Amino acid sequence: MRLTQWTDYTLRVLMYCAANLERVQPVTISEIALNHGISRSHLTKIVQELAALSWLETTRGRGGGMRLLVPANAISVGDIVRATETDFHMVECFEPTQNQCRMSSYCQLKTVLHQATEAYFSVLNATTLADLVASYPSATTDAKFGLLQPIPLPPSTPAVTGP
Amino acid sequence: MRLTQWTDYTLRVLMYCAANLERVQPVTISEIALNHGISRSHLTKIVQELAALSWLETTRGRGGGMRLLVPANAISVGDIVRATETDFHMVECFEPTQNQCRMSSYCQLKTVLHQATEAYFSVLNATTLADLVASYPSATTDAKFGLLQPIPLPPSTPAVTGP
DNA sequence: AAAAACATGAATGTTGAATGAATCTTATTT
DNA sequence: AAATAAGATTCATTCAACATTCATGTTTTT
Repeated sequence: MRLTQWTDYTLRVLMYCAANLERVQPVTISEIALNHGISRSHLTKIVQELAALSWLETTRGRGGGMRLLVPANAISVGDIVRATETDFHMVECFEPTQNQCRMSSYCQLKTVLHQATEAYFSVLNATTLADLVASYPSATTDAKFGLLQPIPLPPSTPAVTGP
Repeated sequence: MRLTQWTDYTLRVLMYCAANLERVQPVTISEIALNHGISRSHLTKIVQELAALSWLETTRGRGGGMRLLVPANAISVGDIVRATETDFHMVECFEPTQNQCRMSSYCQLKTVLHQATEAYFSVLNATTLADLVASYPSATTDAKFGLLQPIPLPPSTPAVTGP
């Protein structure tokens, strides 16, 4: 049982934005890509999804980038995970259309798994984006994750090919 | 976020066995395969895993089959899911060896997802195999899922090719 | 010997996630 | 106007995990 990398990256983008609210220059895709070693194209799609959800606002052109549109304490981790994961169909009988299981009328499995999933989300719902980044090293005027040398790079970081 | 079909089928096998404890003839792989429309070969591997876990005992040869080795109220759904799913690595930073995320020292994400997963399992741990099959139609002397015509087949069930 | 059952491993199929490349559009700066 | 920096879009490809099937065993009972 895993979440997709897509969800992982989505969380990182939002956290990155939330941690850099005070910055004048908006956060760019390339910047996050560089910081996390993710490809631009891939991140682009994630940023687009977030823009479509109206959680981010993007602006093109020089000086452009992205900005959080909603207060960081108004988005819960549950909201994010629900938006990015395609489904939570634990077993066949979760999808009535495809359910072939002939025990489903009797058995309690679906109920239990539903309750468990709810319990999972009730934890995630209780934590907001703001909580996630609350304990970040404070550097209020500078970028918390600076523009190109934000956090000391680990020794063996593969060099990202620049222009 | 899904469980694998493997887990689904594992649960069904155990439930099937638990629901047929009183039977003299042990439950066979073919019988379950027929009832659920799963291939024998596939089910075989699942039964094997369960035998390796000492939850089932299998006997070969004519009149053979499988039998639950443990009381149905001694196995929780959590036990089963834990045994069949390969991992619960929600995001990259769950695997310290592969973690490249440079925020992981600050961020609270891992903690939250761990707690959520625990909450998920605490629900599953509270339900046993016995609970799952408790409300099955009672037919104590006959097989609850009879040998070849156990539950009325839905109208359009594709005929299983028999000998 | 035949039949009924489980055992094992190899080979193949399927699916969806992940990635990468190329190109287009928009906006700013010079 | 040209160059540049940004996001937007499309398409194809790769890859891994899961799922399935096939072929061939071994064991036990009748």
